Amino acid sequence: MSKPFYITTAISYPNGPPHIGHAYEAIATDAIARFHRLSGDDVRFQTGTDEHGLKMAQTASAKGITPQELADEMANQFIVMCDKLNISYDRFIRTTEAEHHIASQAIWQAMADNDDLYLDKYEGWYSVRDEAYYDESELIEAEGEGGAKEKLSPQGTPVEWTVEESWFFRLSKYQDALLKLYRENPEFLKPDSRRNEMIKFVEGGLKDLSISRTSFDWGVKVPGNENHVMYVWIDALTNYLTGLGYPRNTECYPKYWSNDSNVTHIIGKDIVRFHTVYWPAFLMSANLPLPKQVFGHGFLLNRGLKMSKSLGNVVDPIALAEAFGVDQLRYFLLSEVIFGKDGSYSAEMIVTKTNADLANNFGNLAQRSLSMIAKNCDGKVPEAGLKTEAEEQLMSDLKDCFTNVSSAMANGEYPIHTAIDMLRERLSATNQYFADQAPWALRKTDPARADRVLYYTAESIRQLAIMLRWVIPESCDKMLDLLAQDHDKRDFEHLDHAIISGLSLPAPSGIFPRLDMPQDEGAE
RNA sequence: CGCGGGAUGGAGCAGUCCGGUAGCUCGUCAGGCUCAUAACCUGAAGGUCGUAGGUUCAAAUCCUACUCCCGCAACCA
Repeated sequence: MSKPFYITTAISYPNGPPHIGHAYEAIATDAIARFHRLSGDDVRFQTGTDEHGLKMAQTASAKGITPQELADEMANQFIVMCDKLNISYDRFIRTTEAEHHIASQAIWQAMADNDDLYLDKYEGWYSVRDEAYYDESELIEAEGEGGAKEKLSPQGTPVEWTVEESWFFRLSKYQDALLKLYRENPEFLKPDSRRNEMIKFVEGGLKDLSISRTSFDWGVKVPGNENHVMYVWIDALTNYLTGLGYPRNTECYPKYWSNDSNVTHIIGKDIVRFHTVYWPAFLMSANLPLPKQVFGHGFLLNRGLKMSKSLGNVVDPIALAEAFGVDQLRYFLLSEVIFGKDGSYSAEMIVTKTNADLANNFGNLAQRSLSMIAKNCDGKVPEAGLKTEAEEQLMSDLKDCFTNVSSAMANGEYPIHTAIDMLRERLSATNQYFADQAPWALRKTDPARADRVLYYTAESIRQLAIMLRWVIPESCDKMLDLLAQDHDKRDFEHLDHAIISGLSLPAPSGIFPRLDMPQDEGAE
């Protein structure tokens, strides 16, 4: 009985190359997707790029290329990043796909059929950079070039007085329904701090939303009114449906987008409003099921500082992965950053953390035990023998660990960092067991007992490798290769199927090299 | 009264919702082991948990006031 589980990242706005924030979101979402797959769920994982909107058009024109050329070039970089980081997406969606235009027009039509769209005029102070209109009272005065006064948005971006004919969505109609949604489904928006913010926002009153533009044409055409393109968020949010084949697919779409499916959006904290106010309102209007959960993660800070070009601390995630290793980067981000909160990173932190936990704790444990098996047991998994209290404890602690990790990951908060901590603790405990038992000494006095210690150490490593596979898939697979485990025996269901005595193992080799501290600070 | 996040041993952080011996990693010091990737194991030093009050048998945790820092000025996740 496998449950449908549909998980998505936000689609990235590709008017520049991917940065560490994109990588973080992709990695975190991937880890959750893999966790569900290992648990036996029927997982569908989607990521992609959001290629419409004025900023894309402007960036392209500044570069002297067409928006489509810019989108093609950038989308490719995002795909390269995902592949490099071992992101196990089933679908990489691009909003310029023809299919996506059809889907966006379908949801538009569904909202129109429900009498939620109307044509009106919109005028006001518009900030191109924020893609938002501002009320006169929100604007701030600033000294422009040569001392002239100019108006700026609350974010300090330039605004211009703009009048356009626009389609509107009756967002105000959904205020009560949204509040009811938050109240009755606390799981819908996590973490709780974001939920509280949104409740406050919605309680403050919702205005109808302007959802089309006539000032540019880089977007999805409004059905029946082709001089309008859809507001980029209408089109962007719909990607989650398009990727499943909405509206025409009769298998994939109904299976993953239904009230029985666990639909989860992982997004950055800055776009929580779009996903938890606009999106459910659009879906209600179109009479479609709502996602089960939207999770707003935090941002990554470079040594506690925001990334910025002027500080010169913008980091290319691919360069980081190449410098330290893909799994090292994944492990660091997932274990160090508390999911949902902001986190901090630096090259030293990555090196320190991964050396301690991966090279010294995990890697060395495998190396020291497997090399003893290679040298003393003819490269075959030794006999288990009868468990003493020490082995009973070791095995039952591992079992408890899995129970705890599973229930933690099932509670809707995704305490990834806590889950990894529990696993790290087991790695330490296994090193401790190995040192306490000292099989190298037992070898001379009680060979059968030495075999037993090696057996249970190998078995512990097998289970830990399976339990860590969603975090560091490539390394754990190498580890399981060293234990001669079949590829179809690497999911959580096989935790109970202990390694078989007599199994021939390949020659052990290091999996987590120790990393050196970076010398060149500027290169991080 | 704009919104939000934060202040815990030398460093970086958990713990705060649901009060009850302050925990983790790194670093430092001492010892052990020699199977292993200068790794692993053991022990120690080091914190009156931003300040001041309050509630309580008991407060890092709850309440009140205050101080300081940091985002919300985008590469935007």
